[in-house]
Amino acid sequence: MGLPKLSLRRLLSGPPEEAARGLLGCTVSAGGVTVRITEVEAYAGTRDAASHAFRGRTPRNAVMFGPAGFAYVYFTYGMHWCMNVVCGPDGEASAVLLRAGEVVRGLATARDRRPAARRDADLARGPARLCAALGVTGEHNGVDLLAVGSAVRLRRVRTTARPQSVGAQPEGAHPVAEILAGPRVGVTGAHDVPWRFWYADDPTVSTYRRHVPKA
DNA sequence: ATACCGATCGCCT
DNA sequence: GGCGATCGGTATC
Repeated sequence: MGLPKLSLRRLLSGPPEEAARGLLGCTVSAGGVTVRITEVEAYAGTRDAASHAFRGRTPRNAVMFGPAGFAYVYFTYGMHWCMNVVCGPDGEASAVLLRAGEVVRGLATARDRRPAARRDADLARGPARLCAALGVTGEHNGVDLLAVGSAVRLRRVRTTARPQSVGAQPEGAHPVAEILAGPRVGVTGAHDVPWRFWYADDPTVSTYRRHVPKA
């Protein structure tokens, strides 16, 4: 277990796929709810056709071009909010989409915000559901996720060196879980790029849907 | 026109 | 219970 050798800000400032792997197991807290991240996707800024930043800077994607550790929150399909963690060096618009997580605190609040969820594992299973469970909306776009006192906070969590019995876990720690990688959800091209990362055998990981262009 | 999606419903095991 | 189709609001370029 032990503390991270690298600060979270430093980790996030690196390549998006490394930042993405490092974000698994971290927690995001907002609105009285904490979620342990179990699934993410990396987006490589202006050189990635699937990225919102692919066609350059616009008012919507502006925070992606800033330093790592800030929240890029966007509205889609006329009703959903989704949240990315900006990564890479300042000026490079890469980001990691938070696709799913496990609610580890504020269960009652998360259930209130997500009345359609039939199981607790569904509360934050999917990028828009995760934001709904946390109460994250456009007003949180651009917040510093690593600053004390931010409305949305990202934290690293201690991990044990290897799986042990649940009773032996230090409080708040999780065993190191196996990470799998595959193509991103809803992304047309780049199926050769395995930039979706998730914990194996985790019930809170969202179901894969391949992009379906309309006929 | 299309989008880094979710809820629901139909059909299938 | 799992999988595929369908519709739902609107910002964006």
